[in-house]
Amino acid sequence: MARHQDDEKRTRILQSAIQAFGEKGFTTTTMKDIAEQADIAPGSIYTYFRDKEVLFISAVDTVWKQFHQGLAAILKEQETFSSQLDAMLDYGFDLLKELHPLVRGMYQEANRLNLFHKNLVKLAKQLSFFFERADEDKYTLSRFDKRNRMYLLKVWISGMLFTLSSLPFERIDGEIERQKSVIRKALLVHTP
Amino acid sequence: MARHQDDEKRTRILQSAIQAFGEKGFTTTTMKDIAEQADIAPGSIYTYFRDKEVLFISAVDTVWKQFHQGLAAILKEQETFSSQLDAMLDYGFDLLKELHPLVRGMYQEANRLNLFHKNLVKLAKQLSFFFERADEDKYTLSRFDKRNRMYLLKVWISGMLFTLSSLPFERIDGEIERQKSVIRKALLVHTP
Amino acid sequence: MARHQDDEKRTRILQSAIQAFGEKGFTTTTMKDIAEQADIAPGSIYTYFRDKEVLFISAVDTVWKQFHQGLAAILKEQETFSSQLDAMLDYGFDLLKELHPLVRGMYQEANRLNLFHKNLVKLAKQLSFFFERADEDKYTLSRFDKRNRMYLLKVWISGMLFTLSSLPFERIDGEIERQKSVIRKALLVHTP
Amino acid sequence: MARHQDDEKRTRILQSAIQAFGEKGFTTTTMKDIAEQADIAPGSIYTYFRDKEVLFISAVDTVWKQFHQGLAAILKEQETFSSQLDAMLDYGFDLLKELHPLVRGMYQEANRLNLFHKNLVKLAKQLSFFFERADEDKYTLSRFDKRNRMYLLKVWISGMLFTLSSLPFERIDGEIERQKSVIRKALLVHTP
DNA sequence: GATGAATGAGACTTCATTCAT
DNA sequence: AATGAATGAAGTCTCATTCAT
Repeated sequence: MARHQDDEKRTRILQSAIQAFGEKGFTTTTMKDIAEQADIAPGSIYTYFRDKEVLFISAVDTVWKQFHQGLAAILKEQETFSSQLDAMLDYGFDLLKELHPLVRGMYQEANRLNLFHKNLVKLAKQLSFFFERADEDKYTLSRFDKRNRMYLLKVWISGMLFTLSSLPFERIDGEIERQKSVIRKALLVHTP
Repeated sequence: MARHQDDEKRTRILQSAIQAFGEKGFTTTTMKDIAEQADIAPGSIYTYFRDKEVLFISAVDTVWKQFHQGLAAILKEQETFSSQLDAMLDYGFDLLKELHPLVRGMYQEANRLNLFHKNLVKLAKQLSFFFERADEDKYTLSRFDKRNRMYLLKVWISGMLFTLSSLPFERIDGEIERQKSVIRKALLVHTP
Repeated sequence: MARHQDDEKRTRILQSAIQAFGEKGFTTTTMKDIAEQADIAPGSIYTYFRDKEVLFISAVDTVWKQFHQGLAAILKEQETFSSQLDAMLDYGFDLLKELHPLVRGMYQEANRLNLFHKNLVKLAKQLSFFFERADEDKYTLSRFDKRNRMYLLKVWISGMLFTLSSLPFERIDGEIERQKSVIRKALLVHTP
Repeated sequence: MARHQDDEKRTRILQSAIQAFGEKGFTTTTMKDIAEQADIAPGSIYTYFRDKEVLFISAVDTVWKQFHQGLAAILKEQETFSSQLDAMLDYGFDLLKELHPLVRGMYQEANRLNLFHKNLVKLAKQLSFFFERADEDKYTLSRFDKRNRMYLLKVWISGMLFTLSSLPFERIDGEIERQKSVIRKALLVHTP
């Protein structure tokens, strides 16, 4: 079934917003920026989103939804625990690269922080549950009890996100490779 | 003689700035906010700081300087490695609690991100060097080579910072206790 | 379709600017003054002119362009040298009366002075060329060589401009008549 | 009799004001500029001059007074008409070079314009009277009747002042020489 | 008298939002 | 529905003047 033309325009605005908010943060991004990027008139944005705040929240939600869907798909598609882990790692970082700038936008005003935290907890829970199934002799994370594992994951994910955010553009790829390697070799696999 | 520039007043402005930038970020904080908080006229801020940008950087520098000095003092005062570690952990989190909001201010505009990254790397280096001296059978972090240890530290510190930042005020204390405990029991000490 | 940029409105802003800058100079004139005069919101000016500087330059250009066009028209319409001279004198002073205040605006800051000088030279050149054609026994100005004639014209034009500028409003008309008469009877026509 | 120390300081402020107003105009010059130039505290200026306006007017008056005194001295010192004329021309342009920038300051606000006009008329009168005595076959200016001569002088003086003002600094000397020469050779001396 | 920090009104400019077209 | 000009509140910063020292 083909989408409405309206839906297509809404999506275009949303994508522009994700990009712009990501690059310049909430306050610094102007509605005109987003409109130009979406090749639309500034006033038209208001047909689809009540105001800047709502647009921002929609952008963030879109990104997280995308992410959670991606993870779910991986769990379905891959069969063994280890191949799921690999796929999740690859997928996670791919998305990270694209989206980490958006996270910055969440840090501008206190009332948007819980938007981040809520989703962070949700993600940590999923991953924690994921590791619960694994062989605890093999994976470091599996050796912790639920609660501590949640904390480790929350902190670690935040850490990756913000380490990337604070890096100049040209060093992000290198950093991602390094992080993947550290995670795979040193953190995940428990070598006695 | 006329009134002299007042160190106490400078400090008051700086403290107000640290608090305001922390709570509301760089762009959202207005000079008027800071002036009111410091109980002076808006124009007076400019006697002590050239512009908003300089004030912000001064605030960030102040905070980091404070932090590095604190760490240095601990290394001098404490004698054994283990007591140094304990003291650093306590001190680090105490400060974290006070200062994490400011870090948010660094995330508003791309050109201020390196301010954060620079200091993050500096801190990670210090800590990495610290763990190099330790008995590698006892401390997890000592078991990694330099490079990987740096990465772990960078990510971990960022992670703690931003996990705290994203928490509502009343849950910060609890979170800190939990993190301390996780670090002490599970991450630092290597239990084979 | 939305409202289009409105040439009539642009002109209104420009006219207000010409008047205001003329009366109070560049620095003293505020954008609010101009907006009120043009009966629009202050912010609207920026739809048509990037900033105050650009608006000022546009105002000056407008005035000079008008003047040069007027002169060109006279040269086409009038046939004999003497009728051209008469028409130019009348036209020049009519415009002078309207526009001299603006010139004052050019004197406020050093970096805008060349705006005046450039146009002054252009005008002197045109007039110098004009007198070159004339019978040198009849017109004083025709008796000088090119270079000196240029100087005389430059100084004379400046002089008229600023003599008018320094006069209270109600004495301008009288002064103009007097100047016309002096020029016609005593300066232009060479009576041996 | 030695001057008061206060008088010395007043003079220093006045000189700084003349220079600063001349270079940057009335509005753009700040009291701090003048204070620094005079090596004095901003607040101290107010001991000697009620406000910026009064200081400006005092500066202008000082300059004109200086000028009129200079002319008077020349008339006393020189004996023949022709040597007086020469000396006045030299002296006038020397002063012009130093002071023309100040005139710009007079053009910023309408209420300061008459300051200029008043002094201009006074000067023109003096010069007109001067030429009255001369041999009308020899000097162009002497051939006009009083009224017209006044006008010529007013316009011409303004013209020189503002032509100089509109020139970039490095071209002023050349322009002065040229003007002197034009005046001497072509305007003053009447060559039938 | 001198000093210069403090004041606060006011300038330019930006931008989310509205609304005539 | 779409457009983009219009609005005007609000932000940063400057500076003449005051006044505590």
